[in-house]
Amino acid sequence: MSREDKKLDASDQITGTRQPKARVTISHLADALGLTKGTVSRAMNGYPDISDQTQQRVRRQAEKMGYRPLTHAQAIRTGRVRALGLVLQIDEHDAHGPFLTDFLAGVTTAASHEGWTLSVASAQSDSDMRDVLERLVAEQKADGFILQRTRREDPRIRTLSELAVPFVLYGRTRFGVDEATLPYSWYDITGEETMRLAVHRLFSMGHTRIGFVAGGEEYNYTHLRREGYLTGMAECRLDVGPDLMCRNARLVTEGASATRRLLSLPVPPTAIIYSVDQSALGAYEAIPALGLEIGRDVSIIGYDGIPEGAFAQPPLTTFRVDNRKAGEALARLLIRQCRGEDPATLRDLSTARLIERGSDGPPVSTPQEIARRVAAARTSS
Amino acid sequence: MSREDKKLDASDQITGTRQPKARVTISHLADALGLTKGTVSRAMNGYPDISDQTQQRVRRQAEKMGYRPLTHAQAIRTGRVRALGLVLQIDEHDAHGPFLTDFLAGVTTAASHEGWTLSVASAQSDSDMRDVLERLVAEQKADGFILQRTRREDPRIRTLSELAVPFVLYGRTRFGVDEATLPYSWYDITGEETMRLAVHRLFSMGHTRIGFVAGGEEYNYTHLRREGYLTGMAECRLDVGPDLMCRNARLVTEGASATRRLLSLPVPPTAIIYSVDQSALGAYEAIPALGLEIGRDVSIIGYDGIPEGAFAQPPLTTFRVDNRKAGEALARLLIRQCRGEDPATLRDLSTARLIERGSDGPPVSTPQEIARRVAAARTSS
DNA sequence: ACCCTTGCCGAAACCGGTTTCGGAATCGAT
DNA sequence: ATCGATTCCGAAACCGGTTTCGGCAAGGGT
Repeated sequence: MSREDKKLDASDQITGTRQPKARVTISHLADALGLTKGTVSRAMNGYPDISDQTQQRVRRQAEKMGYRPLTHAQAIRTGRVRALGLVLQIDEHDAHGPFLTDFLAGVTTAASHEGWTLSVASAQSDSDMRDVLERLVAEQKADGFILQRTRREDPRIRTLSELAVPFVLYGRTRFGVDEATLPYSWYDITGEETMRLAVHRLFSMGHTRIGFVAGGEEYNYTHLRREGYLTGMAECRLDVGPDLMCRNARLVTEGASATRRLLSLPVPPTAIIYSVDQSALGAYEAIPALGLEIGRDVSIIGYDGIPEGAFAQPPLTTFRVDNRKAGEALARLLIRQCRGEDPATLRDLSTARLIERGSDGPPVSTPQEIARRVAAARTSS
Repeated sequence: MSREDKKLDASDQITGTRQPKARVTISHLADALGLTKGTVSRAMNGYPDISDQTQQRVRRQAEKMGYRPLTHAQAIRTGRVRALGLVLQIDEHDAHGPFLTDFLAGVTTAASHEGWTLSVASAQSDSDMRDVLERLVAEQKADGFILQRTRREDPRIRTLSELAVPFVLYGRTRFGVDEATLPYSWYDITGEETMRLAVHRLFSMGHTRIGFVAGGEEYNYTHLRREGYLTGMAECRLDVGPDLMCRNARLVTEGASATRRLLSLPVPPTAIIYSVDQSALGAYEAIPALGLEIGRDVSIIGYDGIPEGAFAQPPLTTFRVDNRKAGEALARLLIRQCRGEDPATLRDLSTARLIERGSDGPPVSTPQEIARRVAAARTSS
C-alpha cells in the first residue's frame, strides 16, 4: 500500500505526461506477492529452500510485472556484474581491422542473449594492458575477459591467472594444445589444417615448388599455420628448404619484400601461401613489378578473408574466418566459465572456409622461367 | 580496530601467499581517518558542508590507501554508472568496417581518462535498436549513448529523447544544423566543405565536367556532401544537370553501376567524386571495363580513407577521416553532457584530410573522346 | 503422545556506497 | 552575557539487492 502510494506520488509530481517510469524493484514484487524480499530473491535465484510452487509463483509474477533485477545492485553483494571484458590493443601495427565489427557483433549478441553485457577498454602497450586489466578487475567492471590475438606466450594470461579472473582465448596459446595441465579455455580456427589444405590444393593444381610467408613470430597461430604448411608439404612429398619460408611478414610492405625474396631464389616457387591476407596483398606490389602475373606465373593464397582481398586484381583466393561466429562462441564459453564450469572443458575448434577467387591456378611457368624473368626485370630497372 | 582484524583474518586464512587483495572500502577509509563514511563520502564528492581542510585530508588519505569507489555501488543510489553506451547496428549493408577499431580506441581512451567505461551492445534492426536502447536504459547499463552513422531522421533520437537520456551524435542530423531549438549534441566532419574542395581540386586540374555519386539518402551526411559538391560546382561556374549526380550508392556494386551510368551520358564527366570510398571502389570495376583508365581518362576522388583504397590500382585519392579523434571528442562531449552541461553548447566540427594518391590528375581525354570509347566498348562486348 | 527431522519462509544483517537531518560548536552581533 | 546564524560533522536511513540464521509447522519414526 504505502509503496503504491509512493509510486503514484512520483509519477504525478509534474503532470500525467512525464512519468519517471518507476522501476519495479524486488520490494514491489515482494509486496505484490505477500512475501519478503529475501524470499523473493532466493526464489528468483533458485535456492533449494524455497518450494517449487513458490518459485513458480514468484517467477510468474516477476514476468508479469516486468521485474528485472539491477545487475549492479546484485553486484554489490555478489561481486559479479555479468559483464564480459574486452581490451583492445591499439598499439598493434596490424590492425584488427574489419574483424572487429563482426567479432563484436558476435560477442554482444551472444552475451545479451544470456543477459550479459560487454564492456570495452583499450591499452597502448603490454604494461598498460596489465594496468588496465588490473584496474578493470579491481573496479569490478567485468567478470571475465576475452583475449583476442593470442600471443605465443601471452602476458595477459599471467596477469589474469594471478588475479584468478576467468578468461578465454581467441586462439590457442603455446601450452593450450597438449598440456592439459594448463586449463585454459579457448576457441580457435584450425589454421594448421587450413594451411595443409592450401598446400594440397596447389599441389593438385600442379605446383611442386610452394613457398610460405609466415606472420609475426609472437603469435601462436603463426607457428600452427607453419606446421600445417610443413605437414602438407611432407604429405605431398615436396621439398621444403628453409629458404622457401619467410617469417614476420604482417604488413603489406613486409609481404612484398618476402615475396621478392622468394622469387629471387635460384629455384623460385610457382606458388606462395601467406599466413595472413595483409601480407598477401604485398604480393600485388611485388609480383607485377617483377614482370610476373598473379594467378598464372605465380599463384597466391591468403588467410583471413579481409575485404581488401576481393578488390585486388586478380581477387585473392583465401580462407575466410567467421569472426562473428567466433565472437559468439567465445562469449558463450566465457560466460559458462564465469558460472563455474571447468576451463579445461571449455574449448572449441572451427574451420576457415575456402574462398576460391582468381589469384591461384595451374602453373603456366616453370621455376626456371620465373627465375629468368625475375633476373630480367632486375637488370632492366 | 575491529575492521583491521577482519582484514587480517581474510588475508591470513590460507597462507601468506594467496591474499584476496582486500579492497579498501569507504569504511576502511573512514576508520583510518576517524570519520564516518557519510562524511568521507561527502568529502570525496566535494559537498560544501565539509570543510576544505577535511576534504584535503580525506582525499590525501584516499590516495594513500588507494581507495577507488565502486561505481556500481554508487550507482545503486545515484542511478548513474559512469558508462557510455554504444549500440552497433549490425544490419547495415555498408560495414562500419575499419572505422570501428580507431573509433573505439578513441572512445575508450577518452572515457577511461575520465574514469568512465564503454559498454557495447548490438541491434539487428530499427525496432530491435529501440528495444536494446530501452533495455540498456532500464537496466542502467549506460548513462548516455553515442550514436554513430546518424541518419537524416534518426529513430534513435526519438527513443532517447523520450527516455530523457543524454546522447551525442557522430554526424549532424537534419535539424542539428540550423535549428537551435533542438539542442542535440554532436561531432561531425565538414563533409560539405570537403566535397567543395574536391570540386575545386579537380577544377584546378582542368576538369570542367565533374560527376557526383552520393551515398544512401537516409544518411544526413549524404545531403551535406551533395550540397558541398553543388556549392563547389557553382563557385567554379560549372554546369551540373541532375544527370551528373547519382544517388544511393553505398556498395561497391552500386558504385560501379553509378559510374557506368555517368560515363554513358552523351557528355560524360572526366572526373567523378564519390561520397564514400566504398562506392569509389566500384569505379575500379566499371572504368577499366569501359576501356578507360582511372586517373587519366577519368579522375576519381573518394571520401573516408578506408584501407582498401590504398591497394586499388591506381591508389585512390581520398579524404581521410580521423575516427580515433572523433571517438575521443564524442566521448568527452557525452560525458560533459551527462554531467549536466547543455547539449546545445556541446558541438564540434572537424575536417577530413586530403590523401593525394594516383586516382586523379589532369584530364587527358575530352568528354567526347570518352563517349566515343565507351560506345566502342559497349558494342564490342 | 513425544521427539527429531525436514521443508519452507520471515527477520534481519549485510554489501558499499549516498543523502537527509539534526545537533554541537563557533562566530559575530546586540 | 545572550542570541541567532553559520560551519561542520555524526547518526541513521536509504538504495536494491543477497545471504545468514532461526523458527514454525508438518511429517515420520518409536
